[in-house]
Amino acid sequence: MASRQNKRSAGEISAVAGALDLVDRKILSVLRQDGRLSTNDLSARVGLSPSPCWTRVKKLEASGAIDGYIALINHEAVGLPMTVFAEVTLDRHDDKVLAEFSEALLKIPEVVEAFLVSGDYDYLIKVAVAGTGHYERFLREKLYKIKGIRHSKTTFSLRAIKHSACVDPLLVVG
Amino acid sequence: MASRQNKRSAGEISAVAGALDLVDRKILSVLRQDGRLSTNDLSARVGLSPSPCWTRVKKLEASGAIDGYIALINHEAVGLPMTVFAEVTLDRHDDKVLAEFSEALLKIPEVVEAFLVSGDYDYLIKVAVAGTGHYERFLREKLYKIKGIRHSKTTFSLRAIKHSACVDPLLVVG
DNA sequence: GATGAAAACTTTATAAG
DNA sequence: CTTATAAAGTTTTCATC
Repeated sequence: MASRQNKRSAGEISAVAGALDLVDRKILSVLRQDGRLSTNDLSARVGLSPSPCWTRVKKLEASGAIDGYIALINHEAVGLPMTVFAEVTLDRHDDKVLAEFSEALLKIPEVVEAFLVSGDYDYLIKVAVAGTGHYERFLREKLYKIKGIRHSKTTFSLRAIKHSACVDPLLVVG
Repeated sequence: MASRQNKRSAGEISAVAGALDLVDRKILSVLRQDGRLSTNDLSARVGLSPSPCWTRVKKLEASGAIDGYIALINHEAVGLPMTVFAEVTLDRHDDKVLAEFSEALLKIPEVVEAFLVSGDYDYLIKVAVAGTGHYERFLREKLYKIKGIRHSKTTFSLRAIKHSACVDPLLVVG
């Protein structure tokens, strides 16, 4: 196997099945904003005919560059207009504690996003709630029911300035 | 008009066009995970026949409970696998400064989310980058090019535990 | 609400330039 | 890549129970 030369070298950053060209990125950029465009409309927007456009979309789905299609739900409409960030610090940091804490977060519906982070605290959690009363109950009845929390600090969002689900794939880093 | 009794009282939390029943919430909950289900498949999942199911979806779209449909883009596939949070504090906090800062953030593609918050800092910003080098350039060439920043603090995400775009509408708050 | 039907459009696949 | 074709499925509207 020593003589085999692959197209991609060991350290190269690459997605599941090869790099994306500009047309792929345009397709992703458009679908990122409207996931229900028909092949015809999409192809017109990216400057390609429908047939190869469709093939590319299927490839992007298969390679995992498109992770899925979702409906965006208005949080006010479902009665959860408030966004709160909780910085959580755990007592201990071994694998078992982290795994159990992570699993517990997955089961709490108020928790919309959760990140294990490096810094002054361990987890940054984004929470959707109806109001301060609901958040207080969330802390008492759900978050602090999980064992292992040393402390938490809350930051309330006053206003969402920008709220995209994903980055625009037209951003290419030199 | 004093004698008119509306169904909704003044302080009641309510969405654009009336409350959602359980079937509506089920529809939203399913579409939140698969925004491209056909009316037939969706209606089977929520226990309704296709025709009224379709009517409900259109109503949810028109009322704004469904804010749109999008494709989820894999950040690794587009070369931006790293998520970073920046806590930004501004020099001053008058309306003009906040408005200009907010507008500037909207134009930076690395900024995926941005919230004006109450607490130790003013803005919590979620950033998608290729790596630490890219983040450093983002800070120097983009974030700190915006006037009015007193300081910023960075928190690196080590791992995304939960990553939903929206809350599950089946969560109903008592 | 359920069922059924019809027109327009979309998806998917395939063939030829 | 483009254009073109065609079957199967989906959306949308509308009528009836």
